[in-house]
Amino acid sequence: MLSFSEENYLKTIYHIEQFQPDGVSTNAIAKKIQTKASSVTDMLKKLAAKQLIIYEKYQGVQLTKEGKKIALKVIRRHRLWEYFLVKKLNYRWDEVHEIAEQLEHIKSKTLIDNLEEFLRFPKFDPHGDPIPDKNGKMILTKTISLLELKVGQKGVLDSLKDSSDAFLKYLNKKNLALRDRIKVIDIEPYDNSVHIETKTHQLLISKKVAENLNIKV
Amino acid sequence: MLSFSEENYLKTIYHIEQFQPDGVSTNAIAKKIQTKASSVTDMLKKLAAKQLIIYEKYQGVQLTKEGKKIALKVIRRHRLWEYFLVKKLNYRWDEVHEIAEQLEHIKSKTLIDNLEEFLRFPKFDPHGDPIPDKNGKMILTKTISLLELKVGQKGVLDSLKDSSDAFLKYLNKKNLALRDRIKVIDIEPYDNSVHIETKTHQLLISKKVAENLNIKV
DNA sequence: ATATATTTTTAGATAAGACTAAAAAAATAT
DNA sequence: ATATTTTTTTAGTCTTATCTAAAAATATAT
Ligand SMILES: [Mn+2]
Ligand SMILES: [Mn+2]
Ligand SMILES: [Mn+2]
Ligand SMILES: [Mn+2]
Repeated sequence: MLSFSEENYLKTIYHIEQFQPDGVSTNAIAKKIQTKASSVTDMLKKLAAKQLIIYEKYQGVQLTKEGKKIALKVIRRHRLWEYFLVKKLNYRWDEVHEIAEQLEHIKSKTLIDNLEEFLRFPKFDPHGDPIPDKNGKMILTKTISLLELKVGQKGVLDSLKDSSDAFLKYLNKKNLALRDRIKVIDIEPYDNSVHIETKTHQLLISKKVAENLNIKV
Repeated sequence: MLSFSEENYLKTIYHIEQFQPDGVSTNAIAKKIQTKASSVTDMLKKLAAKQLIIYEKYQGVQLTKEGKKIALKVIRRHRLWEYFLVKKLNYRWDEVHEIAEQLEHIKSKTLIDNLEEFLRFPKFDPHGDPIPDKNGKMILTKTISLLELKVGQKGVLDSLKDSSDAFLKYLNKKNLALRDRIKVIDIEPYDNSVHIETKTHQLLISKKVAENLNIKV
């Protein structure tokens, strides 16, 4: 049985691996998990001893098949609980992450499958991220960043690159939600800001924000 | 913020205090929490330093007002989660305790009140135990053990003195459930076993079992 | 009242997971 | 090619929650 901490490391390595497929660095993990590099090194040794990652000094790490399986289990639990909190307990999407961070570590052979059934097998969490099924399979949607759209092009807001509460609150304020249809009205070449239009309103968006919006075209 | 372990100690002390109002012994705690007496002593010092218990060497402990408040919070969380597991995820009453032992430690200002509302403010958990409200208030039902009933007397199975999974499974097997109307047919003076009748069947019950059935007359 | 048994506490050790400071390795810049 | 900077690891410390073994206090029995 893995500890909370071990599960968090595996999950974090999985997330970073999506962008850094050939070797996740100690520092990258430390930054995401909000700890010191030396603490990360200690844990990497432990996970390597358990054959959950491949670790060679100074070389960065990769999840083994078993490590990836556990990471996906934790992510599955996290996203199903987030869905529960939003759909059943009426939380907003910017309120659930921290609670799910705790709930994702509850240990039970049956709990998460029963929860999934109760929720009627949702395929996406409140932030548009796919929920892995019992076997770790999930729906991967092809998206591009809003920054890559040309003037006049349309698309649908599918998910987010940054799901921090701060960014979610920003989107609340600007009245932007998942599945909103977005059209690019204009792009300012000086600072790459984007002028967009939704069904209900027009909006000016900075490069930084545009970068974090995943669009299905 | 208290640790899992501290919360468990407070909850356990509260439970024992119901039967031992003037001082809970180190050994009693150790037995319930499945740990060594020396470990208990260490924790008692810590809880006393935090003013959650009154502790004097060799004298046993009592919860302070604040300690009791926290204990009731943990019990509230435990019982609401148990209710959720049975009513929403279709668990049996003998399957939920261990999962609730984990869920009861999830920290959030709002979670448990939202869960309570979602469940429509249940007043009793699946084992007949009262669920404390936001302020720690709960419905206390006057019951006596089945052992105290006379031949011919009737009553309703209200709750259990022992809610271990083993005992719950025994009751499943014998087709005895909460709120069953029970009549005492005969009492065997030799071993204090009790012959009872419910709406559907008759049953012979040992002294030990009878002792653990709380009856509302 | 005294011996014996039981309970509780103390002392010292261990494991997990974090930290700081310093050393070693790797990456980058001149 | 060498110096400098950055990254990573090591060594040693700390905290929390355990444990065992031994000492001290209390309870029980004769
Ligand atoms: Mn999240
Ligand atoms: Mn999410
Ligand atoms: Mn329980
Ligand atoms: Mn219960």
